[in-house]
Amino acid sequence: MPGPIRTRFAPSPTGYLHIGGVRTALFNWLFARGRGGAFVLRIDDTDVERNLEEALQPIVDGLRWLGVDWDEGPGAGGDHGPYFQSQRADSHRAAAARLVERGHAYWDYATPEELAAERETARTQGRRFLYSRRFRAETPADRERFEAEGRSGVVRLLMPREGTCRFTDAVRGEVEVEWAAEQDHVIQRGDGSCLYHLASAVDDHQMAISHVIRAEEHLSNTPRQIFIMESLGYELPVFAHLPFVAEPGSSKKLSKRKLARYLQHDDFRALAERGESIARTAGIEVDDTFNPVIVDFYRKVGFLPEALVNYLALLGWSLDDKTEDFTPDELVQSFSLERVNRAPASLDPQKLLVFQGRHMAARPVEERVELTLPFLRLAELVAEPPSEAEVDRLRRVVEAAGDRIVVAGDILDYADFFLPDHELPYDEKAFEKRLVKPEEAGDLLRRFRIELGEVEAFDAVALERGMRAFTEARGIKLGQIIHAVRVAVTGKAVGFGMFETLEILGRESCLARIDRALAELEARR
RNA sequence: GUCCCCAUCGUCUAGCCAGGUCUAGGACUCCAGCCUUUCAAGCUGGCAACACGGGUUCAAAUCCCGUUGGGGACACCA
Repeated sequence: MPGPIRTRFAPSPTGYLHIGGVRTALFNWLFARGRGGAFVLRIDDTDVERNLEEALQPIVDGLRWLGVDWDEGPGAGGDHGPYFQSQRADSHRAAAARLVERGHAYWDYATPEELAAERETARTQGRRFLYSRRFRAETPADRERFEAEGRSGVVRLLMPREGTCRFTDAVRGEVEVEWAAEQDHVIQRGDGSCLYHLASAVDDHQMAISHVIRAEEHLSNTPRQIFIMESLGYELPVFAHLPFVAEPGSSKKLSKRKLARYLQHDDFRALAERGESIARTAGIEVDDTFNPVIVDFYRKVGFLPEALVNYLALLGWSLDDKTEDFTPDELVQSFSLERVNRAPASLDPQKLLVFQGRHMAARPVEERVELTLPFLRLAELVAEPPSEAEVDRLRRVVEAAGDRIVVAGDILDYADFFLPDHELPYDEKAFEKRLVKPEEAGDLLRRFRIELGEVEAFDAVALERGMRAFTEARGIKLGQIIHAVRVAVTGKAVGFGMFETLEILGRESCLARIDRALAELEARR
């Protein structure tokens, strides 16, 4: 298999980039990049595609976002174009004609009804259907005769009916299929347009693809493509069939019905809901492609592309028994087809989140600020453009939040730091439990508020010292005051360290918020 | 239905090709404990798998056969 390494990803323009599809693209890309080869993006569209532009955009955007860049294809040019299958129809037809000429394919004039009848007979007799070739035109005269009968012809492959097709798959090893298991597939329709298997074989050859790395669903299609390629005198590429990404559902079009089924998985639903919650507060549009099977979902809620890439690479591939963290560069260096798994792998949202968390935690604070800021802007929690003070506060919040911010959109969990004091919402349960129910809460909070107004340095260290002195003087436990203060200044029962919270908020906000909480408490009693 | 592919903890996987070092290793989840002002994190410990049945062999997760289960392909879809 001489010649330079060239791989390709050939999606249909469906309007979205599927997680399984992107894994296939990624493996092709990793393989090419690791071996100094080229990665080609070919669009397997058809003439009938409407709004090609619109259907292609999410795919292009998704790949770019992930850093899976292509050397040839839409937007990149290349010497092997055009890169849209619909524009290669002439080549396909020429190949079909050549196949007929060489006796590897034939014109056939059976009607759909006649074919259906043969299929039915085979089925009732419990045997495998193989077309009888009854309406095969062996000569131009035959064609004329059939056409005179008003029949229209298609071109079919003249598949061997004996012998075995053997090939070596780079991930599955030796594969054997009886030739007789293969149908005389149609390669050219009655209207002259060509079908996928022919088009794919021709395009792969003309684009000098050296390794066809694709999903397992194509394994059974390989013999017929080998037949086409060999009949045309093409050199065979190396085939590598990747195991399925066993996400809920198949690679087929996503339907509402299926989405509902995916969401029966607790982890899946949890991820989807987390994303929806982020989208809701950020005012991001949520349509039916906004779900964790679609790459765009991850971009929108603030995943790091390299985290997704890292996780996806490990879905069906591993380097050894322990290495899990890879940068894209490291993946390029270590990836090999030999270590691709044969069994299907399913997407584990929780583990994905763990990878995301690790990659996020590794980013310096400044970068995390930049990643999270857009969500604050979308949610209109900061001015446009954000003031220096706002960015500074964000920096402190990001630092304090630490690994609590897993995806960038998680910053919205801390919206209360950016809300005007008088708009702070209270978590009802927390307010009830920490302020209303404990009888002494109001009184303690009032007294603590006075100390807070007088504390000299409003920083975490001094504040902690102050509060401890406060509790010791009264012989109470820290827990008796701290929870009340937390609810008063953040509205919530949970958050990060109390004293850093107070410091970030600053004296003015803290006092205002405590006053407001006290007033609210008064009103309820 | 026919053909093809696949099968290690709940999940992702290492080990399988070159059988012994595997009372099967790692990671995620889960559980318990520690830490602790809440949450998250962290630390310690724990539960948990070679689908089943035969065979080959001194020895099988590893090799062979069968069974079962899962997936895919069998279109004038891609």
